[in-house]
Amino acid sequence: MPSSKTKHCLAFEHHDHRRCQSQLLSAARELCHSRNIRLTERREQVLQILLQSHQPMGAYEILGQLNRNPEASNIAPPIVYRALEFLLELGLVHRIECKNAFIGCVHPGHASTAQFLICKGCEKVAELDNPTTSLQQEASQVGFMIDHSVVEITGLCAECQAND
Amino acid sequence: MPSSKTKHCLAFEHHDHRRCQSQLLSAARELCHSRNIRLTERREQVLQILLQSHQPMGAYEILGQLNRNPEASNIAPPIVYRALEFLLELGLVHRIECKNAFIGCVHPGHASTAQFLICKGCEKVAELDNPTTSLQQEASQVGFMIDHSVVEITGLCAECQAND
DNA sequence: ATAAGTTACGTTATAATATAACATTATGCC
DNA sequence: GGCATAATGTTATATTATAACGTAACTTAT
Ligand SMILES: [Zn+2]
Ligand SMILES: [Zn+2]
Ligand SMILES: [Zn+2]
Ligand SMILES: [Zn+2]
Repeated sequence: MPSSKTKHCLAFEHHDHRRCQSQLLSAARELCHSRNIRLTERREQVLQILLQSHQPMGAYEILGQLNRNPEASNIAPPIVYRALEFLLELGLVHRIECKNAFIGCVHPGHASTAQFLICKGCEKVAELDNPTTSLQQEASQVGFMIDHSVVEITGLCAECQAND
Repeated sequence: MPSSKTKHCLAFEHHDHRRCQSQLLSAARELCHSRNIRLTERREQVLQILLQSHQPMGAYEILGQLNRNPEASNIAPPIVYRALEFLLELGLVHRIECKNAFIGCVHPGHASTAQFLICKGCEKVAELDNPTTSLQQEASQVGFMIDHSVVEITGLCAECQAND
C-alpha cells in the first residue's frame, strides 16, 4: 500500500492486489462522500475496471468490458469518456499520454503531479509517490507557472530485466 | 540559440527566429550528411514546416501545409507519418504526447531525454536543455532501466502570466 | 407531492489521429 | 543495364475522441 516514507513502486512489487483494489475503491467512495459528489454506478464500474490491474487500459477496452456484461449491453464511447473525465478530475484515475490510456491512481488525492514508470516488458505502470520538485524548480527559474505535468518514463522494470 | 551554460528557454524568449530556423535546418543537414543518411526533400519539407514556429503541429496540420502547395497536391497521411518517424528517430523532431503533436528539436542530437514547458497561453513549447538526473535517480533506485522519457509541463509562460 | 432546475446517462453521427497493405518510383551498387 | 534496397505514393481502414441532442434521474422549492 502507498506509503510516504519508503520508496515504493507498487505495481512492480508482488502484493495482494485484491486488497489493493478494494482499498482504493473504498478510498474513492469515501472521497466522493466527503465531498458530496456522486460516484454513480457507471463511474464506479469504470473505476473498478481500471483497478483490476496495474496496466493502463484504452477507453475502448474499458468499453468492451462494460459491454461484455450481457445485461445492459451496447454502451457507446461517450459514456466511458464521461466517466473517465469525472474520475480524472477527482484524481482517482490518471491518463497515460504516451499510450492514450488510463490507469487507476494508487495515491488518490494528488491530481496533477503524478509520475509514472512504464514497463515495456510486463506493461505494468508504477506511479511514483514523491512529487519531484526539481522540475518545479526548473520551471520557476524561467518564470513558468505549472498547471499540469506529465512525467512518463518508459523502460524495463527490474523483474523484466531479469527475465529478458 | 541553445547554450549549455545558462538557463535558456528559447521558445519564450524574443529572438531572431529566421536565424534559429536556418541554423536548425543546417544542423539537420549536417547531421544526416555526417551519418550518411538521406534527408530527402519530403523529410526536409516536413522538418521545415515544423521549424516555422515553436508551436507543435498535428500531423494533419503538416499534411495540410504540404497540400497547400498547388503543385504536387493530394498527399496522404502515411507520407507525413513516415517523414515524422524518420525525424523522430534522428532526434530532429519530438512528439508532444499530451497534444498528439510534433515539434522541431532545438538541441538536435539527444533523442530520448527531452523535457518541455508547454504554455497554454501562447501555445509555444520550450525545450529545456538540461536533462534532469533526478528522474533517472528515482528510476534507478527501484531498479528500472530507462528507455525513453516523456516530461511535459503545462502552464503559463512568464509573458502570458503578465498579459493575462 | 408536483413543478422546475440541474446533473447524469443514453444515442447517433462524425471528427481527429494513426496504421496496414500493397503498388510505384528513385537510388546505389555490381 | 540489371538487381537489390530504400523511399514514396495510394487506398482503405483502424483507433481514439467529441459534438449534438434527447431522455431519465436526482434535488430543491413551493
Ligand atoms: Zn495492486
Ligand atoms: Zn516489467
Ligand atoms: Zn526560434
Ligand atoms: Zn506563453
